[in-house]
Amino acid sequence: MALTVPASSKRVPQPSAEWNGDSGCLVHNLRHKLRHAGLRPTRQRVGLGWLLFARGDRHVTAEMLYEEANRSRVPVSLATVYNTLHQFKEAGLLREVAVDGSRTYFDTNTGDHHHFYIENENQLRDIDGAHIEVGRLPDIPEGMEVSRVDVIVRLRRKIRP
Amino acid sequence: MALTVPASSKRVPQPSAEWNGDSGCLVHNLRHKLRHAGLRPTRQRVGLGWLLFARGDRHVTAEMLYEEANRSRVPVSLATVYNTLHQFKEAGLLREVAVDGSRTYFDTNTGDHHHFYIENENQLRDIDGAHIEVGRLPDIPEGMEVSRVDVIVRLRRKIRP
DNA sequence: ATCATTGCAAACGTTTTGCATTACA
DNA sequence: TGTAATGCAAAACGTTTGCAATGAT
Repeated sequence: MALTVPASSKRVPQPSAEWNGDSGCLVHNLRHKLRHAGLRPTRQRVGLGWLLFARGDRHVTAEMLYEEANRSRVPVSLATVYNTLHQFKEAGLLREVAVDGSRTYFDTNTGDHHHFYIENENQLRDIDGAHIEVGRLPDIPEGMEVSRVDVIVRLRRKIRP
Repeated sequence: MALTVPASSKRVPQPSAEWNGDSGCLVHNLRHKLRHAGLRPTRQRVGLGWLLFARGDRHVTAEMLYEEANRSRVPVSLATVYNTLHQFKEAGLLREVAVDGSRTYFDTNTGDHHHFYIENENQLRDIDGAHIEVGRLPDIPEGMEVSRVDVIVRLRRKIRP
């Protein structure tokens, strides 16, 4: 801690205008959700949850969230960002999306939906589950069951618009 | 070179029974394909191509192919395996498949098809394009065009068979 | 006070790169 | 022979881990 926050004496409650950990119902819900998932609502988890869930559906990588946290004066280490993203995923608050072998994206939308992936821009966009339809599935191998069906519509910019 | 092959004097043509670079029509086709793609049919590229294309559809990672090459007495470095896989991909001989954030898979099947992905076993299996059907696509964003649609059916082993 | 959580730095596995050596055409 | 391709080792990259310090309950 004390990354960008001035080190102070002892137990000084956050006076910051950025996020005080207890101002809105979103934060209340989040703290509740975290407790329910067996996760202590610590400063870092609430801070990251606030960044993730307060502004609609998002697709973030660990690095992106880490930088955003730094900008937003949410003191957190990169290792904790990774840990937290995975804990949130286990808790069902996030979905992991694999579109590109190099980075891992996390999606705050955990509902029924799929993805556009803009190639060369590394950008993800949601496709509502109702706007796409996977007809006929193939036979599932013996002893297996479907965990999930992911559809990724890869897009590229048209050569001449 | 000379990784597992005994170092010899000069310009000894391969006496090996494993792959002599000019024995079958598959190799002929491959050499032709490579030339057509602007890739010199070097020993390593032909050797790797032979491993990749001579035994039906395959899903390999760089590491897997590297180890297989070593076992098959195709002397090649890991860096060259990576380079070659990407060159083959550019040439349209392979397709890159992103299912898991950590490793990159390459698929020798470049036709119309999708994939089963067996979670926890890191195993890929083809689904023929005719056995799956993506009905209704969503509206494509302005100025964009579809490069490809990937469907990944994630499977897990049933709890009780 | 206790124990989960955090931060740091170092380890990790995969992939890429720089450059001298090799080999195809 | 000239130039592309290769091998090696080292760097880069995203991610995970071990352990001492911290903080929530």
